[in-house]
Amino acid sequence: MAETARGTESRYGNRPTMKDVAARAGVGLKTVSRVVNGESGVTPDTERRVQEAIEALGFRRNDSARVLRKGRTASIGLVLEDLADPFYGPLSRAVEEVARAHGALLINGSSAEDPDREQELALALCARRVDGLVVIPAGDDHRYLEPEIKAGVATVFVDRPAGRIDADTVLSDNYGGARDGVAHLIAHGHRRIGFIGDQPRIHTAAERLRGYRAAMEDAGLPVDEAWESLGTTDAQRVRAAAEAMLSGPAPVTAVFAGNNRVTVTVVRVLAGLSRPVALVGFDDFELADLLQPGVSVIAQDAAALGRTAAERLFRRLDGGQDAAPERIELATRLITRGSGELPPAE
Amino acid sequence: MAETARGTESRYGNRPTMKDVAARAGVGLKTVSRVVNGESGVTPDTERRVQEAIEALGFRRNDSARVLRKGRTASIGLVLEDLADPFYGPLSRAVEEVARAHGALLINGSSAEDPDREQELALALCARRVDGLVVIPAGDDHRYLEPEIKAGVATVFVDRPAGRIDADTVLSDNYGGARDGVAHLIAHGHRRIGFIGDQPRIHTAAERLRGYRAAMEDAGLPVDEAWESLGTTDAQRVRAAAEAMLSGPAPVTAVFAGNNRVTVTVVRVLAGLSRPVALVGFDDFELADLLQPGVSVIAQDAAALGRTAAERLFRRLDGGQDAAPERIELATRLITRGSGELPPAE
DNA sequence: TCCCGCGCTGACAACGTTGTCTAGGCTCTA
DNA sequence: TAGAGCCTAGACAACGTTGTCAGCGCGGGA
Repeated sequence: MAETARGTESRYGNRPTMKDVAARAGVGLKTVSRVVNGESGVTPDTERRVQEAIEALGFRRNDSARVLRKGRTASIGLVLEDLADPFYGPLSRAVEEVARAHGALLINGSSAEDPDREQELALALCARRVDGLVVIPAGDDHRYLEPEIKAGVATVFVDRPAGRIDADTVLSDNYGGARDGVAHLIAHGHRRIGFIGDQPRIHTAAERLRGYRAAMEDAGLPVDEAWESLGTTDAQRVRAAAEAMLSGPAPVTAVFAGNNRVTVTVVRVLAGLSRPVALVGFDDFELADLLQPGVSVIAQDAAALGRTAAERLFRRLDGGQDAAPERIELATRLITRGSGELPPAE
Repeated sequence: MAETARGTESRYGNRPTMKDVAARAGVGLKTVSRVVNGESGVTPDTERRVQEAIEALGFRRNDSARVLRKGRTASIGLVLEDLADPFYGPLSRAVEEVARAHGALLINGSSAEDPDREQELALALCARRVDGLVVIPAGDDHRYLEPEIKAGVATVFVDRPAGRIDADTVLSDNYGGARDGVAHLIAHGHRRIGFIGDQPRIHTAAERLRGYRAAMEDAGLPVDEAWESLGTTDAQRVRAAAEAMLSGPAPVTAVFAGNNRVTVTVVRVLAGLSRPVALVGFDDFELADLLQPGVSVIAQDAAALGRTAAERLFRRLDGGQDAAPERIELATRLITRGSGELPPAE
């Protein structure tokens, strides 16, 4: 009843299937399947009839059903922290390009730095039966992924290592990069250097702090507790942290910023100061060269991280399921633009 | 034969199914389904047995099969130009957030500004039977999506309108924004103003050019053909275009930049000049306030674009399939930071 | 002429899940 | 205590596709 006036061939959610195409073309179901998939063994005449029926009905193969039958989904999942973060854009794009080259689609989601949300997202992707997973961890316990990995979901962790499981990992040399950056400041005469970073539970933040301390220790410099500030990277906290270490009787003369969000806020704080303060930031960012002075940075290649991880993933999918987990570390590089070369202003 | 030494319960790609769980728990298939979906009508004792079997086997529901049976995939597709572009990051994230609020996942892909790739991507998403599609068009003919839309794929176009079909669209006021920006320059005394924009086949570029011309005409100013330059937004071309209009006997004294990529390159060119040249750019970008002078911009709210589009999409999915296509236009706003307020230097 | 083989085609089962329907055991009431 | 009704549970079909296999018609070799 309540038949609406819609055409009979295009009721919402009632798409034509191969069965419909077969009926219209007067052929068998399997023949349609063969035509759709470009398989051989179909007479040109039959093929033409099927093609016409496909056109006429607006048929499009249902890949959900195909996936169910074939077992592989030709899609991979990406769990990252925040798609809107300029660091993850290129990374995500690089993963997408590799996926595309392998004929796979990319499904992604943001964890918003929340371990529960990361887990929820990763497992939802597994339920969709993605062939593989690229994860930028928010949490530090990934045992929940063990059954999935065992079941064949190729999984690669990027930017931060997996927690409590052994898995493929692609990282930047956070420790070495930070050490180099701080050493650079020391080489320009600084003795009192501040470090402002992300929350210590985040691996990259911890590693960069370790690099900072190593550089200080290598130079035989003491580290005042007041010079180290780790926490969220929202502007308010970073601003307060910067202002604190830049005031008092023995303020820092240089700052090492733990990531691009921190750097940007620190630049703003320094812009309001009358005396010059040296700065090196972890992560490069657009326009860093146009600021005055240009901001010296430890650059990591986000696209390379993504590309390397995705390639590793597909290598595993293309027959290397049994390879031992690998840990790949990419080098960082110091880019000097002026801010890191300022001498200490006493 | 060739039985490998893997455990029997975890052969690759041989995940446990509800049938396995049912067998292990000694219950029927449907009972497992009920437990997994939290349906009522299962004794606590039975439920416990099923849960134990699920845990023991590491079972996870296969959403592919579920989708096939239920008809809805709880996922939407996003086709954009480039995930790595800082303008699309927040847009993408906003779409994701709305999708998440509706329990849907986001599948996305970049068209790289190639119409063929856009089509390929959009149709691949339709084959996956996404419930809806958010498209940032690269091409100007979207008739290929007509059968899909008719079949119930809720589709919303963002940032640029659909070509040759009638569909929901969410746009910024590109024409008005550009007109305001150029009028701002005129109000500060400029007479010779250059426009550098994206390729004219891209709707936003054409609209912004139209706004530029309107502002000039409103002020009774002539437009020299040499002041208008449209084309790709790679640094090389933009640099050449800027240098051309800034030289010669009657160089422009101000530039209106058609999007954020153009603006950045123009800023670099102007930084190498001795005389001040006024600049207003379309699109806000990070650190625009920290440059010297700060860059005045026409800001559009990328997140609002994405959010509005996604909300429109879900409203359509939640019962409004038959609503007439709507065109929503979001206002832009002028942010003055200095570069747009420079007087003409003759 | 007969038989074999090959090229094309379609019937059928299976992928893993959910909706429908029915069976069986229990409680409650008259 | 019998019958009605409810609650739990399972059998079965269906979603749309692909892999397997068997059948049919035709040509060529013995």
